[in-house]
Amino acid sequence: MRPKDLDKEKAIRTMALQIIAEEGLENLSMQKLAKAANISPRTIYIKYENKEDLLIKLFVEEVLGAYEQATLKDFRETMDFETGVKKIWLNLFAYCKTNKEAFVLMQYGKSSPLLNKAFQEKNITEGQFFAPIHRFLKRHAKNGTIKSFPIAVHRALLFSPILDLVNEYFEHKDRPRQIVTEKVILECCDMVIKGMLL
Amino acid sequence: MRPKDLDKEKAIRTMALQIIAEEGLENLSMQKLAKAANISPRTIYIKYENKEDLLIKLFVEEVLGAYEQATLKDFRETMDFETGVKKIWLNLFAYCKTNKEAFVLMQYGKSSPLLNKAFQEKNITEGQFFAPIHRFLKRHAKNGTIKSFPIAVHRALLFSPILDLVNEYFEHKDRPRQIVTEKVILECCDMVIKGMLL
DNA sequence: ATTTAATAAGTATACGTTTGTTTACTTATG
DNA sequence: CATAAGTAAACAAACGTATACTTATTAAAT
Repeated sequence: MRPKDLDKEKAIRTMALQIIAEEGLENLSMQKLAKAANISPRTIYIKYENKEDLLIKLFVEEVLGAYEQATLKDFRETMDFETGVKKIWLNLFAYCKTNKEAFVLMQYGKSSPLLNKAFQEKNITEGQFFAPIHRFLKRHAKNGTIKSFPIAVHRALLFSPILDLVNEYFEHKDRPRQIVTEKVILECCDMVIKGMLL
Repeated sequence: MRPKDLDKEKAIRTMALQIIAEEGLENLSMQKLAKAANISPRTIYIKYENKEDLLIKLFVEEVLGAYEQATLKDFRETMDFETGVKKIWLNLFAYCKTNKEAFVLMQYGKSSPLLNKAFQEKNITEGQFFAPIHRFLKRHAKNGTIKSFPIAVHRALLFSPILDLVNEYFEHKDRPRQIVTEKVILECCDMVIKGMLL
């Protein structure tokens, strides 16, 4: 039996992410992907059931996991509030800067109905994506370090600004001056922390 | 000469926004739109050059303007920082709550390459979308009420949390309990303001 | 006051492409 | 040589858009 060519599997994933990052999710077609990965369309269907299956697996297996791991690098849920939040912000910034494809697909996960559904399900059934951060927030709310809120509210306050800043970073990437530097990130992080501390 | 049927023009815009809000931008096709609006596909092309033209006009003329107007209702750039920010947050929440279609299309404006381009151009060439807010922020930075930053950074800190909360509001709309209430919005707004004030 | 001519609005349908996916076949390896 | 991996080509369906025709209205001509 002929063995699977792992390079081809890899090429499918790499090119799919690249096309999404460069041309948008709406401009990714199976035939375009096959051509970009230098394979026959049929080959994609050996590994993936259909386009939806490809996108969801790409999102959940390829991006969500790596994204989570990068975010939590050297993060301990026992950290004090300021240290923990700063660690997360800097991790996110460092990872996204060098992994635009992952960042872009994560952003699509919020708006695209298909990926959103996948994200919700993954989040509910496994209930452990970013679990350390959830416990970190719960503990600090209990301790009285910060005000108690549903996790989604904490997430909006803590993460939406840094993700917006990363987006701004990419929009300024090919402009003369970059306005989103690590210094700016840290100053913004300080403000968010200051606002949340009781 | 046969006069234009304004009801049909209206139906095109209404149904387009509805389809985008309910099924996503990627699921809007010209033929589906024509069927939904109960007209012939050709009729869309009387008013709009092509699909891109339709989407951009829908975004810029129909949504951006109304969205801006709603956000700035009773807002004065001479307001003190806390009053001004709270006014904007409450305006945004009230408007989005009852105009999901506009909110959804605004969100697509950030990720969809096509709409993003339109937004950038509109923002640069006209340079006046949300101009009162920009002047409001500039003044308070000059006064020393808040730290001075590029406008994009202020925007990330001030607006991304409220938009994320609105998103969360819609995700909880058909669940047993709504976690994003006006009370929560105001408490979050307080935290953001507290963080930004010097 | 009625008819008519001109014309843009509108419809039904079909065009050529591109879409996601499949069929029929070939290739490489245990 | 059995078999799954892989290819080239083609499938029906859906896409954005154009064609050929009909309809409703206005303004000029009767």
